[in-house]
Amino acid sequence: MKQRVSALLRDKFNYDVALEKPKDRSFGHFATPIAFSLAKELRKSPMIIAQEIATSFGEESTFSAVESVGGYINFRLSEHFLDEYASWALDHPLQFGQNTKQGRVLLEFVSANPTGPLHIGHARGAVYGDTLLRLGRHLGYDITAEYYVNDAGNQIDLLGVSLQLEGRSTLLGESVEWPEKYYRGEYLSDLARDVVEQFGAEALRDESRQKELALWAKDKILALIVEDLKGINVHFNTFVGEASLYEQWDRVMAKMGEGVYLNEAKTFIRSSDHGDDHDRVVVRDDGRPTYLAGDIIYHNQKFERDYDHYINIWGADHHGYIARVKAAVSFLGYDPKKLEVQLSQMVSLLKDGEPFKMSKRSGTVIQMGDVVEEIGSDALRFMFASKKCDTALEFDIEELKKQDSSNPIYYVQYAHARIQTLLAKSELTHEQIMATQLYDLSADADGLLFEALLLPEVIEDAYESRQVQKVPDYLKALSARLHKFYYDTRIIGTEDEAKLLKLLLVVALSIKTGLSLMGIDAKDRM
RNA sequence: GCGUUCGUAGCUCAAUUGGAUAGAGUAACGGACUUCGGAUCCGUAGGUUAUAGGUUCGAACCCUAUCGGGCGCACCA
Repeated sequence: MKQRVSALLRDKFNYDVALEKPKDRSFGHFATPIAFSLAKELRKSPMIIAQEIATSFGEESTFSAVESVGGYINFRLSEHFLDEYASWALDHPLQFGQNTKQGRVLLEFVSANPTGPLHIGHARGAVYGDTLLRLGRHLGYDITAEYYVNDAGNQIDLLGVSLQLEGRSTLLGESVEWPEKYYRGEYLSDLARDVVEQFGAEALRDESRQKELALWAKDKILALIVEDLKGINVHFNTFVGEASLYEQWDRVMAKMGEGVYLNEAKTFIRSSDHGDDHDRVVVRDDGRPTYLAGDIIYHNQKFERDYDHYINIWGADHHGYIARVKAAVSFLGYDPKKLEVQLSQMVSLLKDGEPFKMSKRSGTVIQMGDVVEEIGSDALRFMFASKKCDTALEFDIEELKKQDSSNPIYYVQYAHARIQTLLAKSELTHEQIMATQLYDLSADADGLLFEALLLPEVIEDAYESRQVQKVPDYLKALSARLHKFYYDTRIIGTEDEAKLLKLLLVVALSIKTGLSLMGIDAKDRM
């Protein structure tokens, strides 16, 4: 909708005109402050310029009015334009909000270590990433969702040790000596039980089998993670394992050329050339690669697959890491600007004002699966997607369980369900409803229609600015308008019934589309 | 200490990315037709946008300083 208006203005003025929505809808549908920026150039007051521009619009089918107010130029769309657009959307519900964006994008997110189930912090990244994915795809981008599996290094060794100790301690009743760092949790005793079943109890005591058990457990845990993600409608296209990358190490090292150097038998990367505090070790003096080494090969592999853009969603605790990975990308001969890192901040969970702990055994870890079980995927997704991901988030789990307006997902779902109820109640057929035109609407109805038709702009804005919270914000605002309209306006049995139902169909379409882009199904009944 | 990021109503968050009178929800209080779902709606109250300067037609947003919180500052991932 906005695209058509700005294209029209571009034709008229020969350059892009900034279109905004006016603070007060009574001013019109769109507004532009362009007269302010022209004022200096033309050496005239913004008011006069705006006046001149406004009167230069003659008869025009898109606008019913173009007026200048206080230096702003306000545009009012014609009924004809709005009805035609609404009818098109209702006839092509799946295309509503789609766009013709192009480009192959590699989106890496979650990438949690396969050493335990997902915790609530991972959920935020997962929801954010998946929402971005759905928005981008709807706009036309060709996006691959990828999960990087850290299946190498210390943590895998630690997993093997933890698994054996856990089994010997809880299953075999042995008293064991726990190391300083180890993993714990119910999932480990479950896995230990499987070990006994599949390999026999001896496998728990045989230290030489630690690695084998760790790799076996890693796959089982990854499967758990995939299940968890499925529970919140998050799906990945590709999984890339860290361990599988190291065979490319020599080749990638050579490609880095001057970017790496040897010192005291260790290999460093010159990341300080690219804004890092100091150079980083990539291979230790005993020959073992560091974590960064894996990431260097991984990013080389990403760029060799040749996407137009790369987005990584990382936890905020990794922000110090951005400089070195970008440095590596530069040394590898690629444009680091193509690599975009979005950070998702930490999440802390409260229950009745107290830190919420899921299990005595797992200490402070709050598992995502448990939260989903408690509040449901829809509420979790809506909640997490609602928050800008660069601010720290704290929320109370009891708040989410409430099924009233304090939980915004019900507010939005209720709006959709209300519309469905009305449609079911009406005796008009779909054809009869579609045959009417959205003319002579009241100010409230016009406002509701316009708001509902705004979804495509919201989707584009949310994706391009990487601020997915704009979608739930929009859905809440649209739902509020709907509820108010419903309260104020009698629909069934009036002479405007068909027209108003057509309007509500547009609203329902926007809500349903918006929710589906958040991985949530709209409900017809609650 | 250095880097980075944030600071908006009591609380959780917005604010079209520099635009019109800084808005929602929640908590508090008051109200809503024998009518389409009261899981809703309306009203009251709540603000020196952390502080002080600066940039310009115009600042919550940009610049500088200060104060306060988060996160980093590994040859851990």
